[in-house]
Amino acid sequence: MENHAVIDFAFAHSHCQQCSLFPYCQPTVKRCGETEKFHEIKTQNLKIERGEHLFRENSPFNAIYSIRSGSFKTYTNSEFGKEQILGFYFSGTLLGLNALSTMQHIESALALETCSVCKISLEQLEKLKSSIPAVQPALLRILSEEIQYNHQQLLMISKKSAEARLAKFLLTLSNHFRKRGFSATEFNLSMTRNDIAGLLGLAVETVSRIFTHFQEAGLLTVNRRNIVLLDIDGLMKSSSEHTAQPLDNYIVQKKVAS
Amino acid sequence: MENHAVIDFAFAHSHCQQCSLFPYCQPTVKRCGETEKFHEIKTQNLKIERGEHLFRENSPFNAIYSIRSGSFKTYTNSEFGKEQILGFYFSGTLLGLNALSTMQHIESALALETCSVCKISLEQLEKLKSSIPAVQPALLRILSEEIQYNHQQLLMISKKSAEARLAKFLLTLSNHFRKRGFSATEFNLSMTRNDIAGLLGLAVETVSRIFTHFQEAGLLTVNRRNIVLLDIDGLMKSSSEHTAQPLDNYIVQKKVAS
DNA sequence: CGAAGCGTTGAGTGCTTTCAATAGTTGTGG
DNA sequence: CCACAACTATTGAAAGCACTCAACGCTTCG
Repeated sequence: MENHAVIDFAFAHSHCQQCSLFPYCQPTVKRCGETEKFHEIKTQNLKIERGEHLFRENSPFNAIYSIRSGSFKTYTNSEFGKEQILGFYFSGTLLGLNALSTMQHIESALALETCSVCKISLEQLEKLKSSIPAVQPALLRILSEEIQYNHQQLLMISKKSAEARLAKFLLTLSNHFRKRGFSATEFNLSMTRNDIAGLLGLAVETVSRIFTHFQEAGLLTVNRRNIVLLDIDGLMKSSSEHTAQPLDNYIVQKKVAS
Repeated sequence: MENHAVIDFAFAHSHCQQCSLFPYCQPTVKRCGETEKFHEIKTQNLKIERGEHLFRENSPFNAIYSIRSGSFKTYTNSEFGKEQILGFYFSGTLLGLNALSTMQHIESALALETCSVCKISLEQLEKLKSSIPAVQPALLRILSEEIQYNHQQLLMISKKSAEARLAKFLLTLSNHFRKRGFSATEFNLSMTRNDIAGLLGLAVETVSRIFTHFQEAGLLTVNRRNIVLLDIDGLMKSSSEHTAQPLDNYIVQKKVAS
């Protein structure tokens, strides 16, 4: 899964190797010997400071962005005063792609820390698609993965207890860091308690309280943004607890298709 | 928006006119004079009885389905015993498309009543894509719309009160029916209270109670599956009520991009 | 050093859930 | 065709989880 880093793709921009489009377009580029086409794609390297927006909800769709370093939160502001965090994103992730349907962004993206992003304008994306056939399916794939992620979020928020949600959140983060070669047990959060609460559909105080519960239970150590996971198994157990609700209805198949 | 029904597309399969792919592929087909290619696409008409599955979570991705009549619910079964309803779908909707990423279905689709669906196998879809260029962007568009829908669901479940959720649900249904030429104020639900509860992240009893609340408040009349909306404005007002939570943090932009 | 934002903790409330009981509805088999 | 079983829907009472309100340290930054 991380083997791109090992192989030397001399033809590619060095920073491309962590782009989420790279694993899809790279083999095709190589096979077709069209490496020169790859270099025709002009991307723009941007530095985004903490608190800055990469794009905002309802703004026109000009480009997609691949995160090279740092982290973002995406959110929507529905009816006045409400902010739903949709997700936190780290390096290698593509942001803004889901604006394809309306050609307007359906979410806002805000930097949680100083970030470096690769901006791929719409026209460059078009060029990329036409020169590299594998890109289009990759886009479909990425969108489809996002849907899957949303389903999981939905399920978590509507069926799991507050403790289970936070436990799950921490484990997901832990996995992220582990996959990227960082410590899976000790890390610093780039988001506030408020953001976490917004993602998990909880109140800030609840998040805070559960952190201390977990600490008292010996599952982790928490000091502001610094987290040390002490008992991964315990967290996994906690994350699978739910607020009950049997619901074994309907699953029986009644007839065979005609 | 409904003008396809007026124009006579003699070249198209008659039932195609309500397919969600039709508005995208049809103009291109016509412009290119490639109507004969359209007929090369072999689709299969299926009848699905109530309680039958169109496909199940984790089953291999063989085809997508366009609903011609009837209604479906989609759901996932995460950890044992849990069922999260993802949505209810009516005629004109495309089901199964989001299996594209994993080539396995990420949700189950179950008929709520006797349904007629148009099955488009994967290979036929490929043929369609290659002969009609507008289809591929249409697929992206549909996926992107589903993401937007999921965001709304997420926001609703994590931020709105139980009453607001049910009100919103009824209004959405009402809109659906209105757009399809049915009564926007009187209709029969094809789903159970359990299903509604599953969609909205509530307990069955809560759904039932709120129905009677609404009836007592004069907003609607309810008798089992039969619903008559009496006060749309009242419902809209109810649907925008939330459980509070100000959250005006973070929105300030701190610097300008470098 | 003061202001503003972030995080924690406590007390009390309440919305929603759970448990439980009852009826209406549907479908199947004797 | 009736009766029983299974499912669906409603209603009541009680409990609990998470929220709101409020106050207070801690940290950051101008």
